[in-house]
Amino acid sequence: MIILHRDFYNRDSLVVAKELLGKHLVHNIDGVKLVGKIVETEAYRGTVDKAAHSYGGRRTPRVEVMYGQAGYAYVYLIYGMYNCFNVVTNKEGIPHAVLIRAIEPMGFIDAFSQNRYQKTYKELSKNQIKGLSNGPGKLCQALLIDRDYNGEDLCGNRLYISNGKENNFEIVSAKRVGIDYAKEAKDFLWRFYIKDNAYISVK
DNA sequence: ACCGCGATGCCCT
DNA sequence: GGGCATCGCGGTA
Repeated sequence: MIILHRDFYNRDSLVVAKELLGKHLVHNIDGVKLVGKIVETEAYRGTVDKAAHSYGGRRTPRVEVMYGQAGYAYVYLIYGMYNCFNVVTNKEGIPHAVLIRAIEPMGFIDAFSQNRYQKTYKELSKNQIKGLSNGPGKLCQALLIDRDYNGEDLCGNRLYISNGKENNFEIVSAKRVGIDYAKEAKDFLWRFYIKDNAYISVK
């Protein structure tokens, strides 16, 4: 198991978003490792991207971490109740990020289940299993990621991403989700997912 | 299957 | 004060 190093993140978010597919997102809570395979991502490309929080060079306390070094977490609250987890990419000063939109549970699936539904995995309905981590807010709930992790170094040992096992999957490119306000940028195919995976948020 | 809507709090080109 | 990189529910079909 190899933890991704800073050079991996220090590239354009379009490249990183595609290469993150199949990798393992790990939250290490005092030795208990919650693990999910990354199956869906979105690239946000900074000052020129009308859908990005950093569009037009917007630089507020919330988005500040995106202007720093690559390989840190950008976590923000959406709709007053959900968190979204992003990876900061590209060089310092270039505020790119990749939103992790869906993961497939890999380790401690009962913890996923408890965190999402306060039930054991065995007690879940089919729909609940499907809903464990197939969305950006859901996966943060499942992995216990909240805004306390904003600015967390992903090259550390609490929250990190490691190489997956398989690379023989087909990648689908699609429009990003929930950005209708972004004019022409809403049609860019900057969302990527593993074809036929059961945990994709939207097809 | 899709469609509408309310929840809820932080952010603020 | 308006809007949001979302989710779950209840309605109609």
